[in-house]
Formats: sequence, C-alpha cells, structure tokens
Amino acid sequence: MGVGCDSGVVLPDLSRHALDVAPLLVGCRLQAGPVTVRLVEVEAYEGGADPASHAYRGRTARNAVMFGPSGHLYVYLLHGSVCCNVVCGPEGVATAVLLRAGEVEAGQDLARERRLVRRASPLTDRDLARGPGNLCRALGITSADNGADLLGGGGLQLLPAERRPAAVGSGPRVNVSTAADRPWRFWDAASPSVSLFKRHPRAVTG
DNA sequence: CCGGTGATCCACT
DNA sequence: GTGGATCACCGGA
Repeated sequence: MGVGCDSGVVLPDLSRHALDVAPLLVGCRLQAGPVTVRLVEVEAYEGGADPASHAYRGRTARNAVMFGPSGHLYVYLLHGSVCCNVVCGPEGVATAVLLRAGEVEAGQDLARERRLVRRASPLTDRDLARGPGNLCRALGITSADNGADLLGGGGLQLLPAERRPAAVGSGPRVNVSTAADRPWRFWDAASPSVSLFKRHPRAVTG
C-alpha cells in the first residue's frame, strides 16, 4: 500500500493536456516557502485551439514558458495583478491551468500581511487567496517566478492533495471574452473560497 | 456598479 | 517608434 496506490496522494500527470489535468489539481497544494495554499478553483486553457489562451496567436516573449516542459509556472501581469498557471502538456504544446483560488493552510500571518498592503478594509481567512491575483499575492509570487520549476525542489513546490474533494464542480471560465461557453473551470464544491462567477461584458461563445 | 492598474501586441507612421 | 485597444483583476462605493 505505497504512496501512489491511493489516487488522492499523487500529483496528476502534468504532461497531459490542461483539460485533463485541471480537475485533478483541485485539492492539490502549492507551497511557496512558509505559505501553503490548497487549490480550490482552477481553469484550463488550451493552446492553439483556444481563442481565450495567451498562446492562441503563437509564441511570443511573454508566453514562451507555456511552450516549454510541463510542471513549470507561467506568471504574467494582468491589469496590474499577477496571475499564474501550471504549464501542462508535452513540450511545444502551450496548454496550462490557471490557478484561480485557494485556502491558506500554512503561513496565514505572512499571507495576511502581504494582502493588507495598500488595502483599507479587513480581510477574512476565506478571502486570503481568493481570486487569481490575490492567490499570487498571498504566496508572494511575482513575475520573477515566471518559469519556476514546481517539481524541482525549489522555493515553489506543487504538492499532492491529502485527499480528493468530495465533489468537483465545473462551469464556464470567469470573465473570458471568447469561447465563453466552454465549461473549463473546476472548483471544490465544498469550499467557501471559490470566487464568484462573472461573465465578460462582451462574451462571445464558440 | 465603476475606475485604476501596467504590460503587451499590432497597426500605423 | 508611437498610440490605442485589449486583457484570464481588484477594491471601494
């Protein structure tokens, strides 16, 4: 009965496509030094066939990490916030999973300190890592972490779930303007830290 | 709801 | 080289 016999204690095979990996990442944990977050909400982004993906129009300086080997972190800035993805798929295929929200399991004091910078209102435990930008801030992830190897024993580590969530929900991705009907968002149905669904104001299906 | 945010990309000089 | 549209967001009202 070694590690690996129980599907709840191994990481998913990240060299598969994001759509296969995403639901299995719900419940896994991301550790950044003293702060550990249990992932409760993710979204799959395919490469060439997904108009909502940063890689849809091919390789650029920004998205180069997405085309590299799986298990690395793709970090970018959006509207002044840092967001991060776990790169999936074989090398050369730009498919990745956006980490949208988590529950802070360890290092809550540090996470809270980071979140309260330039913020007036109080912050509940539920909201410490709720939302893609907030999750990165709680973990201290910056654009300097773009390309970091999550399986290489460095400061950032992806860890297996202790146990699988009882139920994983799925539905359309948040705030995407194209392919807005694809149910490629996955979340732990029991978690209060899952962010609220928001449809893009000019959403187009397809 | 609304405005700020900051990088990136492309169509044009 | 420059301008403007775009974007997988956040916070406060």
